[in-house]
Amino acid sequence: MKLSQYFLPVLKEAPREAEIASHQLMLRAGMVRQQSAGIYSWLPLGLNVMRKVEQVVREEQNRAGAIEVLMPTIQSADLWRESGRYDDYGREMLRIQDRHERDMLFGPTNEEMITDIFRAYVKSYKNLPLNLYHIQWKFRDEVRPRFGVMRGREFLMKDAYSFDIDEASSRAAYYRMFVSYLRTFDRLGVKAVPMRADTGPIGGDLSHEFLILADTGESEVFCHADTMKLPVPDRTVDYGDDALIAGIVDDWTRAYARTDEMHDEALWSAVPEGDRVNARGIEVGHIFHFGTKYSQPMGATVTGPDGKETPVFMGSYGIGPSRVVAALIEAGHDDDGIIWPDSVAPFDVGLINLRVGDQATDAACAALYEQMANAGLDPLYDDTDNRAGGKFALADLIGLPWQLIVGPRGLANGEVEIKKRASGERETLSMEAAINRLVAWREQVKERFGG
RNA sequence: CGGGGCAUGGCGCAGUCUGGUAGCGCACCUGGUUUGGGACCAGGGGGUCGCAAGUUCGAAUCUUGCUGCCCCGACCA
Repeated sequence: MKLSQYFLPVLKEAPREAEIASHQLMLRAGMVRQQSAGIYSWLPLGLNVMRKVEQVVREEQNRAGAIEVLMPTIQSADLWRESGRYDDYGREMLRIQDRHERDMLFGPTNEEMITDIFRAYVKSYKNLPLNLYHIQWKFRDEVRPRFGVMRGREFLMKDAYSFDIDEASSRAAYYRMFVSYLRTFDRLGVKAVPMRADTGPIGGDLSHEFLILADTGESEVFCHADTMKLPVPDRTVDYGDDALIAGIVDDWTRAYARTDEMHDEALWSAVPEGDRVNARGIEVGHIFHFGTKYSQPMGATVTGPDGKETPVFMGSYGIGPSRVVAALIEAGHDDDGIIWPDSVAPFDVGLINLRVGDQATDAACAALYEQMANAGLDPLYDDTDNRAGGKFALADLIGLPWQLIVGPRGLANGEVEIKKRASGERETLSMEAAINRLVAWREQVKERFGG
């Protein structure tokens, strides 16, 4: 992409309403625009990152055996009356009426709707296990939206729903999602720690939150240092092996790890002092096992091998890609701007032409741009006639992993400069060596984080 | 939902106390000189000061009501 043809409305100063780093940087980098309290438009750069986050989530859901569908944002109140949640959900649910004065709502979640789909088609245990998910906008009319897209009223959520014939296989489904979340956040380049959690209005008896540790997190977390050091299973993990998956979950849940709402001082004091990690975290994922809470009232039953009809056992599993984008920034930025994880950076490299209009420099940049594209790299070419300082500042702000800096001075020796955004390291080398370096990096990223 | 605060051009702000021609920086447009970490000179465009009512000869400024937004707390992907 050429910057001169892109839409990247950056701001030199952060709007006053933005308090935390991620919110300020998302506004400064032209990623989002607030339209109303807790409601945002996603501009090209922000959308680019969110799509990449979505894609990682999607790939890991698919790998774990979940199947993608797409349910609507607008739901009928009748479904929610069946589960009893129409009255329970309270003012967080945005209620609307259509022209026929039918009660509708903007979905805050989809347990009722997916249960309705399930009961309409699935009648036999032979079709289980089943896990359906979608990635769709949700609306929760938060009392106090804040921190930009971190806690918006409208937000994108991946929500998966598992259906099983009995408690044991339902737990196995829960564990598969647990492991899939470990892999998902690992690929997103962050450490997200699973913690015992409250089940809240979703209900149920087993629940974990996944939290990215960051100073501006909204939850206080308490966990054993060992939990931070556990290895994340690689892409070859066999989701068909229930014992293996349960073993991984066992490893990850053995040590103490809870948020403040589930915190237990007695258990905590048993953790050796040197191993206690007390930090703040951002909730980016939440999984629930709730058995027959919805299937029972809504009549979602299947016939078992014994010929008896039983309510199906369910769980639900959420990740908020829009919030993840903000959380990644909270976890990765410095005074100059954002530092994206390699796996979701909006572009691989910023190609910086220091002297637009200079024939040799323009020609070198054009050649590099083409070579990168041919090599499967995704560059953002700053071909504007801004001055060098402005271009460097922009590149640092939007946080691309690499900057490839091309100017007449280096070009006189046939050289360009390459800078790693995260470390600030720079190196001067030939054009060919620079491209090779980037291609090698790309391969590494694929190997480490790729699908 | 309780408490606090803000609203003046795209962004950041001054002006409000003490009523009298709406201003500054950045950004934007034109011309010129520049060009390796946010250039300089000259010229230019853009705001019925959140909305409504009131007080007044006169309101960004005073009064009342409303709306929007932000922050702190209790709740949530």
